[in-house]
Amino acid sequence: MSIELNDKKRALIEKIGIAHEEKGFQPVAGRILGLLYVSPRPELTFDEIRETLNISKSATSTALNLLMHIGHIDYITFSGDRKRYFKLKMSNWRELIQNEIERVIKMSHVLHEVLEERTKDTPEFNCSIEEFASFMQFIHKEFPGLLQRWEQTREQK
Amino acid sequence: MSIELNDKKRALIEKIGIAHEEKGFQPVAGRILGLLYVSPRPELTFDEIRETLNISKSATSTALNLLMHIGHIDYITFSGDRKRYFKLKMSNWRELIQNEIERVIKMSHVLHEVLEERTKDTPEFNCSIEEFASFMQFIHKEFPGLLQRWEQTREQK
DNA sequence: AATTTGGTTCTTAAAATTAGGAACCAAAAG
DNA sequence: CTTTTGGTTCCTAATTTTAAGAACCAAATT
Repeated sequence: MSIELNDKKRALIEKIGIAHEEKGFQPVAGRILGLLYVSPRPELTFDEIRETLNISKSATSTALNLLMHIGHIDYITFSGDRKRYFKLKMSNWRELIQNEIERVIKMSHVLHEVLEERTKDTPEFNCSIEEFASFMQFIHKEFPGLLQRWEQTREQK
Repeated sequence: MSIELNDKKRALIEKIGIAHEEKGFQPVAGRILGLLYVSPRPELTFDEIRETLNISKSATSTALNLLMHIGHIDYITFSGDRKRYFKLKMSNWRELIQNEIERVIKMSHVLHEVLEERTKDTPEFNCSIEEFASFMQFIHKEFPGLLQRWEQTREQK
């Protein structure tokens, strides 16, 4: 019932896990993402995940629900089979990146609040803050175009 | 010796602090950044930081060194004054964003490793991963141009 | 109706992080 | 050469995070 993985894949799971821990995910959640990336079958059941990663039911359940909540994973079902088959919402990657962009724009709003509160006696410093905020907004505005241009580079092939 | 701050500024410090905690900074480090953003004087001494935020010397020392290590802050000195005056490396924001971009490219490399390891029997899934990785690389490549275009929108004014 | 399956939820133990206190230290001042 | 200043470092307590175990539950199976 546990998924067979070679050493390289096991190592990749940990690597992906750590990359996600750095973003604030709990270790188990990161590893589940890693597993779903390298798994031969992209859809795995609760128990396949649990046994392959050697984690408890509770840890599995909590992490899966978290990952579903933030839209990183999904599940499919088959009629006549009670199990849920969890999978990465990979087709979703545009949205995931968009979320990152939204975080950037939030920071730019905070910086604008800072600027309103700041003394005007430090023009150079204030200017740097304003530039930083402005560039963040620029990224946000340019993102759709960037995506389009990327799509064009792909069509040509 | 402690810096006087109104409620709005205190609130902004916490907001900025939390935003940085989400990125994995420890709370004290995040608050120090917040303080340096809103402080009337942009350069503060160890003790001004310590007293304004009501934190211990050890916490202050550790967090300041961390923030210097990762290039978020800096300090200046004045001859005849032993104190260091810590400040945001605000002029540095291009580098800070560049670092984020580097993290993105690292993830794209990991995804390429994943693709090499993956079975070819899941073409659709693999294709999504490849797209994701490809777009990350595209962002990395386009970043300098994006920065330039932003700079142009500024010059015109 | 009893059991199995596919999970969820609650409580708790262990581990990791955070930050305080106190001792410490080097350079400057007295 | 003693004291003060501006920190650093070590140790520890408190808090937070993580994940396990066990009890639980609803739907499906026997």
